[in-house]
Amino acid sequence: MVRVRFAPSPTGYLHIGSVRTALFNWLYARSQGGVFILRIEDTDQKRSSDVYMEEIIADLKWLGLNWDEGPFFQTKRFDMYRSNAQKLLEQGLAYKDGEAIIFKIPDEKVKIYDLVHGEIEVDNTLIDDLVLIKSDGSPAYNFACVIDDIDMQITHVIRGDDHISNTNKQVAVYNALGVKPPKFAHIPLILGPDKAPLSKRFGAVSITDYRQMGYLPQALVNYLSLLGWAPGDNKEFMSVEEIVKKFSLKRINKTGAEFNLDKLRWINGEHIRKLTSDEFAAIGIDFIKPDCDEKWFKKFAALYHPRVKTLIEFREEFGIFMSDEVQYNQEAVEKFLKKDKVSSILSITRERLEKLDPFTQENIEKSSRALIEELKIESSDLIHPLRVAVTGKAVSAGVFEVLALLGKDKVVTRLERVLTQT
RNA sequence: GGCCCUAUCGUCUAGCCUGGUCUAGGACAGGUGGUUCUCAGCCAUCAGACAGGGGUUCAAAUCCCCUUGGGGCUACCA
Repeated sequence: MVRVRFAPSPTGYLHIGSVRTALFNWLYARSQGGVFILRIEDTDQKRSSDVYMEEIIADLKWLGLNWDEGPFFQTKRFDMYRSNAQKLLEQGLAYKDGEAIIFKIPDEKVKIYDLVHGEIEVDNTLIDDLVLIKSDGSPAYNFACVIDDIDMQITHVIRGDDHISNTNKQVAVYNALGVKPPKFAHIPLILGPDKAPLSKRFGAVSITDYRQMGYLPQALVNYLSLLGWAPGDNKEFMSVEEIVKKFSLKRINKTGAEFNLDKLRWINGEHIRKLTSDEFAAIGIDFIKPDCDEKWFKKFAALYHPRVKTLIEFREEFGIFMSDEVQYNQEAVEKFLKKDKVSSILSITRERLEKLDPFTQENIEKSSRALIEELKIESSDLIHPLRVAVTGKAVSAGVFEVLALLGKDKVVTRLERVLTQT
């Protein structure tokens, strides 16, 4: 039975790098029918905080990385660390230095086997002895980690590359304790645009931030799964179930991967489009918390469902529909409104639209097309200025649909305002 | 400094283990053309990489060595 764990320290928000580690552990557990354990490594009581801990838990839940056991807290397990250290002390494998207990790492060359990197050979004569228990009685990381992994019967330790050089120390502790070490898989780090590991960067963006930026959890999971792993079949847009099905430690690669927002955005758009219109509307309501008629909102959602890539973009479009003050994009105004015949065209359009009843997409289009014929102009001569006048932007969904959804009052008011200002 | 990890398009990657099928494949981003009005989408199309040098071999992106670049560890942080 595969047993893996994710062991964050609540000394900061969950960032992309640690989430990816959690994800790979979770994927491995789920793909193997194993157990995923959550362990909170809160031994650094000065830097740990409940606020971070709660957010970590909330983020994991939001992403759908559900755990089977835990959360366990290291601060509640100090007795176990101390008694194990005491045992090593009695066996002469560790020694005291003041109040601290130090493990004597045997002078020997050791080979560790890593599922991602293969065999790694290290010379333990080169490294210092290892603190097991600090002077204040709390356990040091490399010891608490080993004791917990033994106690929780962890079979595979999947963690970041940066722990490779801890592995030989930890293996030495396993040996002293007479316990067979688990298998190790060290996964590559995620890098920022400056190629520095995200986990070490000050101000690394947290998962909560991505949530607020309008990314879907399944999109984040999908994108993150592609950093340091590939299914090998050229298929990148996948559901979480597909990823679980295809995941294998064997296909994890060794090099750090740069986090690329463009691709996340693309994959998020794909996941948004995969949603049914009801699902999308529900997510939109949850994200925007709109103060408007639900039926209307559903129509609006259906209109923008195919063309937004993040929920923030969706919310911006919503703002354009709802607000009384239209924000005019200067470039769009210059290009489409500051032209010779524009104000006369818009003025006639306004009159015609005002008389339309009912104010439906069909009627709007029919009337506009007729006007285009009448004035002997290109359809774009009317459509583009109309769009800019009403939405403030050169880009929107189909202009007739937009008008119908906005409603006659708003359309006419906005046209009038533009006409008096130019 | 010492030790360890690592190196394919701008980015994520396939291929590397088991050398020939690789004039190196896909995706994102970018360019161009097409598509009811823009955008998105879709379709077509273009551009773009085996870090460098030695070896091994009939044959190397693939195996070995060196150099260079990047990263990690070297805490009574985790």
